[in-house]
Amino acid sequence: MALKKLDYEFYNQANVVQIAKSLIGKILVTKFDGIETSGRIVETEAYNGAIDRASHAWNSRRTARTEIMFGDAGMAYVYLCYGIHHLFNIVTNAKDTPHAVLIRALEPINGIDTMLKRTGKKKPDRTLTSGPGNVSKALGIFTKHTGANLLDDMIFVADDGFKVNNNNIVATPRIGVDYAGEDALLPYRFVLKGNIYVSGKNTNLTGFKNL
DNA sequence: CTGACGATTCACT
DNA sequence: GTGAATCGTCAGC
Repeated sequence: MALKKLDYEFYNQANVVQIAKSLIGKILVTKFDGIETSGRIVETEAYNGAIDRASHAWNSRRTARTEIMFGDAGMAYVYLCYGIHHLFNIVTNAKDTPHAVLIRALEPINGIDTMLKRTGKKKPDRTLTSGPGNVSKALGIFTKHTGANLLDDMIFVADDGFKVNNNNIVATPRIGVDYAGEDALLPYRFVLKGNIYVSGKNTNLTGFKNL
């Protein structure tokens, strides 16, 4: 089945948690200067806007950096974390509703040579696109890409017909958001069960299967 | 203007 | 398991 780019309607859905889950199994593609890199999304996290303490837009805090999250659906929100890592998010839902989905891990598909070059790795292993910092590095995404429209051809997400069984998507609490109090416990992280590119220790995720 | 800190990663003990 | 790297952002003065 040919690649079918996800459309505005997909990103404009009201339930960001459902979107984060739906993105598991889709393909993230970047095409810069004619060079394409892509991978299947195997880990995401939802950030539920103004009511989510873990979100940069919590309490409707609008700053120059987070302004893009308050924009329309289907835009990229890329920011620098720890002064080193560029983290790639997809803005969802209508204008003024600052929902976003963080892409945390991919299984590489196309352009692996380019990914190796960008990351300085010698051969592909699970760390190539495991973890949000590594995903951006491998796909060549930087903070300057904030505001990129995912309906264009530079950065986009597509469906290649790959089917993920609902039972193979595991929900867990999000990573690295301890500052968010009880919101840190929400099951807003989704992973493709058993996939080696999922970040973290990749062990025993089954404890959260009933969430 | 200043200082504290982070939706992380990696090397090292 | 622990700690360093590294800098844009933001609250506070």
